[in-house]
Amino acid sequence: MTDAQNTIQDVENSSYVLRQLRFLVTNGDVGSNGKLPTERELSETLGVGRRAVRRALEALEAEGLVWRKQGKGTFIGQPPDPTGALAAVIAGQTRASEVAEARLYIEPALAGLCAARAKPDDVRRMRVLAERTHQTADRDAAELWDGALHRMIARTAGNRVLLTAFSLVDEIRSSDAWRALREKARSPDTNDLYARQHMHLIDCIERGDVVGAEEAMRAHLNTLSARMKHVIEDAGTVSDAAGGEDD
Amino acid sequence: MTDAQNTIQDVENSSYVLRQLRFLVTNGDVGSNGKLPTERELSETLGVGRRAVRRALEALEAEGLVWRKQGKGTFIGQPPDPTGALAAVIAGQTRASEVAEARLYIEPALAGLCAARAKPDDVRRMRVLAERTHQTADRDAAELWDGALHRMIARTAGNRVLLTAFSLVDEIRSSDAWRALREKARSPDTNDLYARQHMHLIDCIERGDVVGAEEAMRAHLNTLSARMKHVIEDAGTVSDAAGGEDD
DNA sequence: GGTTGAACCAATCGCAAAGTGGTTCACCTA
DNA sequence: TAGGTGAACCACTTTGCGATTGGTTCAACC
Repeated sequence: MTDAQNTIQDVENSSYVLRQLRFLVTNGDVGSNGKLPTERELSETLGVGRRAVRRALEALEAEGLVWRKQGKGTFIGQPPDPTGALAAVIAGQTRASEVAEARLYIEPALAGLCAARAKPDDVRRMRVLAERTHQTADRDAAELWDGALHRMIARTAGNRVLLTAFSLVDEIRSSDAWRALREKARSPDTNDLYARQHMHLIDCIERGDVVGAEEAMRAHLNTLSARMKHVIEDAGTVSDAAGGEDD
Repeated sequence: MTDAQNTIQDVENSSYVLRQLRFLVTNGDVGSNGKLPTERELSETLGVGRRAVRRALEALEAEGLVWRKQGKGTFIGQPPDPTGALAAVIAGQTRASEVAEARLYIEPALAGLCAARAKPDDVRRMRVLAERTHQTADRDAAELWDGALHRMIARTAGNRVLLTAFSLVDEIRSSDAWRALREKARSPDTNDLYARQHMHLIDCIERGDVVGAEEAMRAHLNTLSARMKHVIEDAGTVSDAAGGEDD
């Protein structure tokens, strides 16, 4: 066996491990919390050294496919957003009206920054998300796509602090009590209005119209807020008569 | 011993415990983390029942002098703000320009809401804080008073979510790296300008002028931001050429 | 020179026991 | 009879320990 052949074998060994792990990550049966087998287990299962497993995992981590933490393990995807715990604390001290109010300041700010910074590819993806929100007949799916659109706008804005504030609101609104409230506010007759508002917002973002984007987002949120308030009044007392809101 | 005398004795016993604990809380030697002795320990030390100790602690808690948590203990003052941990995480992912930018959205919003909701007593206290900020010769003290003024405006705004966003910024800005940056931006020749800006802001709040308060806060922050940017350019490269800012 | 297995280190987790505040109850006293 | 007390019980938090898991280094081997 020559040096060249040995080098080839090493290279094939490395790519074998990487391929196997990539397959596991994208298709495998991992634990309910996304946990992969330990490095030592993978080393045994794949019949390679632990160092080889580590190298492959390092590559996958660099690609953002897994995250690892010493003492804890290796998991699929990205680490959970750290705002969850704080949101749980704040939620108990927050009324629906405060969340809607905060949203009215935070999301237009993010929309404006997004208009200043979005790239053509970003805008394309926003249009796809908006389209999916309004074309699906499944209400739960519509809500997921809508949430994804708002999150994308927030991320594209490129400000970590404001994104965190947005995430905080998002986490609070994802609680069961909030979900029930939003369930009540759903109505087929507002679908067209929301679709139009979304499109107008994305148009402003595409044009780089900061002020326009802020106002479009503000108008959209005010529509949601009015709708939600209406539902609460119809249904009688719930948690907060000035509550918000959903698309 | 008559009924009247017994009632007096009970009352004196209660006030004895309350007095002792109040003294301990305000002058005592408590642990480095502000932890008081346990209820059972205090009961023994003071020679009263645990129920009496609890009643006294309940009163002190209602006065905001202590906070208590089942399983954890009883501590001086108020519970720590829950944003500290999140701020530590976010700080590492945030540039100075993002913090300054976020501040430009969050603090005017809070100033506007504060203008809508402040009571005469609130305004009086803000004036006291502003006065102290600008009359002390001690720069560190000035910074503390200034911070207290901004925090009071944020609290008076009455929105828990936005207050949390503000606290997040506050925590990030209280880190050592940020403090060093602000140290460099201090200058005696801007003291009058900042004092005027503070007074104008508080005037708007007093009048209930929401838009005026927002614009006053925005102008103030822009002055700070420009000042800080200047310092960074003079000093050459630091962490972020577009950094912010301080009073 | 690169891989490997082994050894060691630092961080995390699970668990049981201990500790701490929260609540209830029976008893005692005036 | 009302209020205080000690005891018991409950729910939550902390602590300490052993086991586990990723992070790093090193010597041996090919």
